[in-house]
Amino acid sequence: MEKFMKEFYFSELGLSEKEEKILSSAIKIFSQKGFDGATTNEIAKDAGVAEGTIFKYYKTKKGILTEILVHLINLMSEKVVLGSIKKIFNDSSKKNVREVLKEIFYDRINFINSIFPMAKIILIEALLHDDVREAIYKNIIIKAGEIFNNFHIRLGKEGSIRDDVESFVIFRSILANIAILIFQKQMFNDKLPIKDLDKELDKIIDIILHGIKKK
Amino acid sequence: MEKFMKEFYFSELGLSEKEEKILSSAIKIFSQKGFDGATTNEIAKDAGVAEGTIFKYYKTKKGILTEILVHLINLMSEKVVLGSIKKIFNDSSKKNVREVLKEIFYDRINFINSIFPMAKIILIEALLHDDVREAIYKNIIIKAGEIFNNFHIRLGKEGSIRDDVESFVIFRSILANIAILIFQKQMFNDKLPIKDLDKELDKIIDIILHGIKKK
Amino acid sequence: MEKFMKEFYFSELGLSEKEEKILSSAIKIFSQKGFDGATTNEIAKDAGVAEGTIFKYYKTKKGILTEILVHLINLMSEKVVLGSIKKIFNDSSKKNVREVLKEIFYDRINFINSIFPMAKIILIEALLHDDVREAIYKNIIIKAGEIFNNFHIRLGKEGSIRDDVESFVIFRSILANIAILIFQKQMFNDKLPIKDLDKELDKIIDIILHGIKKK
Amino acid sequence: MEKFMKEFYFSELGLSEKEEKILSSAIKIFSQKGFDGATTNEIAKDAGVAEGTIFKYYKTKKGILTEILVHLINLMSEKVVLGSIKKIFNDSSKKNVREVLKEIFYDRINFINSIFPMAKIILIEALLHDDVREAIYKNIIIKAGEIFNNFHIRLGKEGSIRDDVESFVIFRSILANIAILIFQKQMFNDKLPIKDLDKELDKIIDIILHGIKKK
DNA sequence: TATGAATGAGAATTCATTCAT
DNA sequence: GATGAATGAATTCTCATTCAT
Repeated sequence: MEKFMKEFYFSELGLSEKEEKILSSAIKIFSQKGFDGATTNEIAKDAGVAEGTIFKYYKTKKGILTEILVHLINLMSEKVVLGSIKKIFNDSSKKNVREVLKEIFYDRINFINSIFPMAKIILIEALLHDDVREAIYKNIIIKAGEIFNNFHIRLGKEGSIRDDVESFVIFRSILANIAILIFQKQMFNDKLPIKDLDKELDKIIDIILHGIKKK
Repeated sequence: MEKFMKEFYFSELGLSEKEEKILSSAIKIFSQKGFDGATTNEIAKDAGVAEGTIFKYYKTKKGILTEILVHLINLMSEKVVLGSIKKIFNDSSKKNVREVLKEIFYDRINFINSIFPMAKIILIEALLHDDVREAIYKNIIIKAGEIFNNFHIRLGKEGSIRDDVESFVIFRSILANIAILIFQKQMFNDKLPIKDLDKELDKIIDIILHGIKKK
Repeated sequence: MEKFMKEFYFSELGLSEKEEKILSSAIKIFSQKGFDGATTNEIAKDAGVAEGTIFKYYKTKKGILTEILVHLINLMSEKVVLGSIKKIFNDSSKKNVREVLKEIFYDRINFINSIFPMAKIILIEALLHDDVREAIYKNIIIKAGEIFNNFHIRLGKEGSIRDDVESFVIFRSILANIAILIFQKQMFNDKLPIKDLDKELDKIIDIILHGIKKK
Repeated sequence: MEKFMKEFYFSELGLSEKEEKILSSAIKIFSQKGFDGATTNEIAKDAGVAEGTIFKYYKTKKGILTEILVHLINLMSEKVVLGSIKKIFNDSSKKNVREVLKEIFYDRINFINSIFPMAKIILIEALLHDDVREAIYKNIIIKAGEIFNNFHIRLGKEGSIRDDVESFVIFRSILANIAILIFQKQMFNDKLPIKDLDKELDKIIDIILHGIKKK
C-alpha cells in the first residue's frame, strides 16, 4: 500500500524522492499519533532522512500539515470528487438510481479508504480548528453539494427521486450513510467486519431508497 | 452552560470543588486544542488552581484523559443511554414510530450537544488509539446495539418497521443520520445553520422511514 | 566584583535570587561572547540553574538582552547620569573648572568601569541594530547633552569656559576623551596600562582646557 | 560605493571574481548582523554563489573573518596609514599645524568611512576577543603611535605643539576626537547630522589646539 | 492540602560543513 | 571548479512532573 499510496498521491506533483518520502511518512505518523503527538524526529526516521532535511522542504512542522491539507483538498475537489462522480452521473441515464448510487458508493468508499490516513488527520484538525473547517467547507462541501444538486434535479425530473424534500437534506442523508460505513470499516473492522461489501451496499441503498418503514 | 455542565457531569461523582474545576477545565481545553495540544499549565490557569494541584488529583496528564473517558462511558452507558432511551421505548407502545424516533432524536441530540466537548475529545482519541476504540465499542456500541435490537424486534412484530433487514443495518443508518446532524450543528453552524430543528427532524425522519425514492 | 556588581545593579529591583543570578550570568557571558555567540545553556550553567529556569523568567533569549538594555538605560539616565553629575555641578560653584572636570571624569570612569560588561554588550548591539541606537539616543545622549548644556551656560557666564563654540561640540570633545580612556583601560590595560589614573586625568584635562598648541 | 569598495579593497589582492564577491558579501552581512548573527547561506545568496563554494575558498566561516581582519590590518598599516599620512607629514613643513591636522582629519575620516563596514566588524570582534585586540594593537596602534611620535618631535622642535606632555597623550586625544566624529556620522547621522564637515572640523581642531578654556 | 518555583528530558529548528555529481 | 542537497550536532524553547514550603 505504501507504494500504491505514493503513486496515487504524489505521482503528478513533481516532488523529489526525498520530499515524497517525508510527506508520505508525515501522513503515516500524523495519522497514527495526531499532529501534536507526532515528532519530526519520528517522521525523519520513518522517511530515512536526517531531521534537518525535513526543514529544507518544509519551513515548519505546521507547514507539513498545511501541505497535507492542501493536497487533500486538491485531491477531493479537483481531481476526484468532480472527475469520477461526474463520469458516473453522465453515464447515469442508462442506469436506474440504485445502480448509480451503488457505483457512487463504491467509488467514494474506495477513494476515501485509499486516502484515509490523510482524511483522518484533516478530520481531527477540522474538529479542532476553525480555519481548517473553513477550508473544507469552501473547497469540498460546497462543491460536492452543488454537484449533487444538479444530479438531484435531473433525477427529480425523471421521477426517480423525491422532489418534495430539499436536495441538501437528501445529500446529507446519503453522505451520512457512506461516512458511517467508512468509519465502521476503518475503526471497527476487527469487531464489526464488513465481509461482503457488495451485499452491505445493497442493504444500505435499499434503506436509503425505500426507508425503514414496512410497507 | 458552564454551570449546568458541571452539575450535570459531576454532581453525583462526589468530587471536591477543586477536582471538579480541574476536570471541567481539562474538558474545555482538551476539546479546544486536543489532548496533546493542551498544557497542564493552561488547564491549571483556567481552573484557578496551581499547576501542582492537578497532580494531587491525577497522577499524570494522561490520567485526566482516562478520567474523562471513563466519565463519558458512564454517562452514556449507565445513566443516560439506557435510562432515557428505555423510558422512551417503554412509552413507545402508545405512539407511532415517527413519534418515537423523533423523541429519540431530540433526546440524543440534546444529550450529545450537552456533552459535546467531552465527546469531541474522545472521538479524536478514538481515531488515534486502539484502546479507546475498544472501550467505546465494548461499553457503548454493543450496549446501544442490543437495546436497539430489542426495540427493533418489538416494532418488527407490530409491523411498524421492516424486518427483512438486520437490526444492525437499520440501527447504523439511524445512527448515521443523528450523527451527521450533530456534526453539522457543532462544526458548521455558522455556515449551515439549523434554524428549525423540529422541521429538520421531520424531514430526516421522513427520509429514514420512507426513503428517497419517489413513489 | 561579582558581589559588588550584583549589589550595585540589582539590589533595588526586587529580583529573586535566581533571577539575579541569571541576569548576572547573562551579562557576564554576553559580554564575553556577544549576544549571538552566547548560549542559554552556558548562561544556565554559570548561573547554577536549569536551562528551563531561564525561560521561566525571560520568555526568550532576546528578552534577556532587552532587560539588560532597559536596566542599563535606567541606570544611566535615571539614577546615575542625572544624580551624581547634578551633585557635582551643584557643588561646582565652589571649585574651579579643572576640579569639577576631574571629579566628573573620576565619577564617570568609575561608573562605566563598574558597568562595563553591560555597556559593552549594548555598545555592540547599538553598532548592529537601529532600535538599540534609537533607545540609547533618546534615553541617554539627549538627556546627558541637556545637562551639559546647563552646565556650559553657567560656566560660560562665569567666564570659565569658552562660549564661542556650541555646547554640543565641547560636550562631544570631553566625552571623546573620557571614552577613549575607558576604552584603553578596558581593552588594552595589559599593553597600555594606566598606572596612575590621577596623573593621567590631570594631563588629559590640561589638554582639554588649554589645547595642544604651544603658547 | 559597492563598486568602489570592491575595487578599493581587493583590486590588488589577485582574488578571483567569485572570491571577491564572497568576501565583499561577507563584509556586508557581518557588518549588518555581526559575525555570529550572520549565516553562510545569507552570504552565499548575497554573493550569488552556492553555499558550498564559500568553503572552497575559506575552510571555515571563521576563516572569512580572519581574512577580513588581515585585510583590514594590511589596509591600515601598510598601504594607507603609513602611505597617506606620511605624505601629509612630508608636506607639513609648508603648512601650519591647523592645516596639517585638518588634512589628516579629512583623510582619516574619509578612509574610515570608506572601510567602515569592515572596521565595525573588527571593532566588535576586538571587543570580544583577546587575539583580535592583540593583532590590532601590534599592527595598527603601535605603528600609528610611532608615526605620530616622529611627527610630534618635529612639530615640538618647531614650537608648534606643546612638548610638555607625552606624545602618546596628545595622540590619544586627537584620536578620540576623530573617532567620536566618525562614530557620530556612522551611528547617529539621522539624529545628529553633520551637515558641513569642513566647519565641524574647524571647530574641533580649534578645541584641540586651544582647549575649551576661555582666555 | 495546596502551592508554584524549579527541573530536565525532549521537541522544533538552525546552520556550518560535507560530498556526490 | 562549482554546486546545492543532505547532514546532524547544537541551539532555543516547551512542558509534564516534582518537591520544599
